[in-house]
Amino acid sequence: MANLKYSRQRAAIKEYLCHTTEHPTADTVYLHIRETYPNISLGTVYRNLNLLADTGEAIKISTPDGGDRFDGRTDLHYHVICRECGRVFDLELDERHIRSINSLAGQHFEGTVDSHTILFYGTCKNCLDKNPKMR
Amino acid sequence: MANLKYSRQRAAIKEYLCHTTEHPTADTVYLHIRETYPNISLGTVYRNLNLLADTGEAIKISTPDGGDRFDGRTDLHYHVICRECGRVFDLELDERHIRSINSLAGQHFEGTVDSHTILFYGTCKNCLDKNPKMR
DNA sequence: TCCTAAATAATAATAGTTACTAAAATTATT
DNA sequence: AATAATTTTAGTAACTATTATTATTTAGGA
Repeated sequence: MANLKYSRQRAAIKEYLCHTTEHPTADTVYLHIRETYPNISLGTVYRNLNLLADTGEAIKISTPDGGDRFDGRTDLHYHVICRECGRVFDLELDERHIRSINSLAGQHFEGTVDSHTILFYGTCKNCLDKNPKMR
Repeated sequence: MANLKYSRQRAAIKEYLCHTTEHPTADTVYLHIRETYPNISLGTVYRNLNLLADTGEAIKISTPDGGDRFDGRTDLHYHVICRECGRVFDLELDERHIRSINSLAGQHFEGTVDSHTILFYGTCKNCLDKNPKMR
């Protein structure tokens, strides 16, 4: 897991992930990076996104529909997916709650539970404003 | 969403889902049903699994790796995926907790949160027994 | 500068899933 | 029970997301 060599493509991908909150898919990352490196290939994007996820510099979010999404924010937090627009938002709960969810789960499982992911579903502020009857 | 016509294939799929706790993938369902209906097609399995999920007679579980899994248990509950063997287990928390997770999330999100899915990660009893050093 | 390992672009291959279509099965109508 | 209308099916092709392959390029150390 060590022999990592610098690459401008990977640096650009990480840079992008750290400065966006839109939780892009690999394809979205590809389209964006291509503006700076017009002949980067999609495979390179996938490889580097997975590399960043492996080294803990990014998080891979599996959503039920569409491809996986990536997040440059690596502290423990959750995600809300808006049923209207499909966008993914960050949501933070304090660590006390996160830990209590794990231990609660452990009490109901004959085995060990060490982590979890939550995907919340709802409607984002933007969509509520456009569509007030949803409130 | 109404004009549903009976089919033995769909009935067999539902029957199978309701009597297994292994959270099979579409392919696993296919292999199983094929023992009774040797020329059922994979497309039929997918179509019916999605149909059952749409009508609320089954649940589709997205896992980060491998295909989606299906669950004939439709009451509110969660899942634990064993990092060792990859199997998916049911885990129930009482409704009080489930609701409190939603409302807690709602307080930290500028919008509404109405539901969520949790995927827990851990090690199942079976794998712990085989590999006691993991405890 | 030269060497070696790693990274790249381009492309092929794969996995999981959906779409299409003619034939078969189910349900409603006579 | 026969017929008609509509859904479902099997078989297959197509599609989307992702990973693997490979020859070439690049990074970084000797």
